[in-house]
Amino acid sequence: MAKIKSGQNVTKKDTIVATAAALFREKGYAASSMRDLADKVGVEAASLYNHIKSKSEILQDICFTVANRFINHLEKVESSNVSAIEKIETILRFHIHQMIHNYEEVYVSDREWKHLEDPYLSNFQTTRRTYRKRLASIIEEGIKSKEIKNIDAPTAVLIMLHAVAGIESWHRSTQKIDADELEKNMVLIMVEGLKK
Amino acid sequence: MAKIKSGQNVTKKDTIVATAAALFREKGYAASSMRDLADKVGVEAASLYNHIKSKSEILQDICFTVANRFINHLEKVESSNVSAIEKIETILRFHIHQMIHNYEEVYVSDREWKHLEDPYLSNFQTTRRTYRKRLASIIEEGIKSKEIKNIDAPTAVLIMLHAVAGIESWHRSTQKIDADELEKNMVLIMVEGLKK
DNA sequence: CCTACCGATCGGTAGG
DNA sequence: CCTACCGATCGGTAGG
Repeated sequence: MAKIKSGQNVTKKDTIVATAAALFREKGYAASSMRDLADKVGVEAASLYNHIKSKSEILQDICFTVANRFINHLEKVESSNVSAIEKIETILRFHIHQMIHNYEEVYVSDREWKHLEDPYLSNFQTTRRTYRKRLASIIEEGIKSKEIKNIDAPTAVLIMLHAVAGIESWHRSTQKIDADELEKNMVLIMVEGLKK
Repeated sequence: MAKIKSGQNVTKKDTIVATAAALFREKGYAASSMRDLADKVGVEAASLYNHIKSKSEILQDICFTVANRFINHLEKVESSNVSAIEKIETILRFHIHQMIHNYEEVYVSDREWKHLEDPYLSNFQTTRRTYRKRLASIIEEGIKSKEIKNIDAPTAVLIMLHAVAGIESWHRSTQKIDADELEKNMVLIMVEGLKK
């Protein structure tokens, strides 16, 4: 289960959102009913509405919490004084860690955001597009400095982000390798694939 | 739109399934209603049932058509007399082609199979697992013959398959590069990332 | 292929 | 946090 607002009490709303993340990951947002969720939380469906406004508010909460976490990290990396390939590796490792340790939320944010309603939907899409462009800029930087092979940067971003999403399959695998091993292998394949 | 049963007449059922694939890709299976589908096909909802048995039958049709196509291709590759890395490259290119040219069906098969009902669900899961194991075996083969670096084969498969799924983002991108360019870049990053 | 309609389930509210 | 309940929509059927 993901950690929630460290240093603060865990509210009932936090419990509901965390439970919903697991449910949405398993069944998808649209196929998850508020009665399913209430069952897992251990209350009647109507009682959920004392803590949340609507089903869609839960999805908003999950998607934007995750998105903000990635943006904050990106900003730190961008302002650090290391080479482009090191920046990419740091970001890749962060994505891997997030996918391993905050699996449910990250997965839902990645796969279920389509069910957001406007204005949240367009807001999220813009944020997402901007994030990818900033990753592509780092790769462009690496191409200019001859660290990275001469590839189409947006394509490289796309491959990188989706490769990480593959950890989904790892997560539910019965005979999975160690998390550190997984990370090592991913970095090896992806970073070596980019390097000149 | 995907090609349908070449050399045979396109039936109304084929039209319904192809339309459904586009709808399910866009909104997800659970959030797509039979009334949505009927609208797109141009008939009343009740009329759909003269051609299909149920909503879930459509999903079964999509998922197993796609799965069988990949398995048939894999069997040809397995029995060919080329090196392991060439086998992997051929399979990778096939996945890229399928994702580019049969986008809707392949995407739906990949993302919406969870909504299949048993026994189709477990059947599909088994097929999927077997397919991945056979890909991993080819990679193992390449590691033994020193063509491929010493990585965890299942992890490599997972990265490869999910990287291809990234073509989804490419598909709806406004400023997309040429399909041949995309393929070239993907092969460059992935195959180089695997090679020793 | 349509009109008419079914029982089930959905997200959510009222009132206590 | 519960009981009771709402209107809307769902997948699907009967009958022509």
